[in-house]
Amino acid sequence: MEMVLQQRAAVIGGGNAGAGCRPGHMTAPVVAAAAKQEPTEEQAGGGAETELRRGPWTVDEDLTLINYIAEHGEGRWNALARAAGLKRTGKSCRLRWLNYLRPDVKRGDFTADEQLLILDLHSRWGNRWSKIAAQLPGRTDNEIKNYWRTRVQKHAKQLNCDVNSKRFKDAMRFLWMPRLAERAAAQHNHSSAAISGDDHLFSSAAATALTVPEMMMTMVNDSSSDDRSPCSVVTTTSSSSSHTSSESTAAAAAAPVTDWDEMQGGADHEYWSTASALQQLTAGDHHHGNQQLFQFQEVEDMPMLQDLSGWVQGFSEAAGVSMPDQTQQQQLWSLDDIWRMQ
DNA sequence: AATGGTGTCAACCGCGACCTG
DNA sequence: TCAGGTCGCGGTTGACACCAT
Repeated sequence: MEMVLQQRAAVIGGGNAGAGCRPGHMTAPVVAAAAKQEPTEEQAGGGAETELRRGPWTVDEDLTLINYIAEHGEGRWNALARAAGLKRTGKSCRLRWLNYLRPDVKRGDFTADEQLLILDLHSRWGNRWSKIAAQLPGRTDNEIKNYWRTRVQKHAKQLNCDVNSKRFKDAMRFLWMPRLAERAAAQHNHSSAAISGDDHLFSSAAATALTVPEMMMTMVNDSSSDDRSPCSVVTTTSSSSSHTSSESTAAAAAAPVTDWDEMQGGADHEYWSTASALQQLTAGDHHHGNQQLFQFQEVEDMPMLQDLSGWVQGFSEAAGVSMPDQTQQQQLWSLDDIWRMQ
């Protein structure tokens, strides 16, 4: 652990002196206007420090925090901030560490598996982001919360319905989640090819989320990159995933799903195929339903997906929504509804 | 090329829970 | 038991990137 942190500190310090997190983001670090801020309990406890920094973290601050934690460990954030000489609140240090600098933080798009898990767990627990994040190794509550707000709620808005409404939950259960399950299966099939190939960092990062240290170590070997700050790595990785043009077919197949958007763009026979499988599931024919959903995949490699029927049922029960019969289900979403989502 | 709208995500804030003396 | 300090969570904000016009 300590070695990893020291490695990372070396990467940050050596590769990016003075460079910004995002371009322009850290070039003029914000110094807290003390007059504007009411002193918090942490500030009050800080004694002589009347000038606390706010806003984006600089590389120097990151290095200081990383080095300090490598030496002394984490926790006691207010004391840590003072002892490390950081003009930050303990709260800010904690957030920076947990959401960004921690060695096991994954970056990159959510895989279909992860998206499925988020949808499922949210249906059970609601906005318990930290609890949900605990089930997704390497993902932070902040990241999951952002995903939910930007992706999921956007679609609810497009449908003119509340994200907690039955209409939207049904859409998730019968359309989005099964499709994600299919995508997850496809990713499992193709990811090994994508990972083992010589694909550029960005495409492989898209197929499999990388930790910050992993990306940083890759970037340090990538002479074409000018900006090697951890922030820029992350930003570039996530935003570039949709712009790559030379990936192998396998990598393309394993690329992060844009979930709903992509689902809507599919041919209508895909929808009816999924719907048919779900009808079998909901009618009790779990075996054939699963077979149809995963007819081309090796489901035994995906414990989470081995019994989609039970899982969908669980989702339904947790959401407090009864499973419709076949007729109701057919009526649930007409094709007009599907295309109107676009 | 310029501009405005939208999406994304790091960071901040307030508050309640927990801890400690 | 209580009060002050600290932590962690969920909601919100703001700045930048990207895209369409």
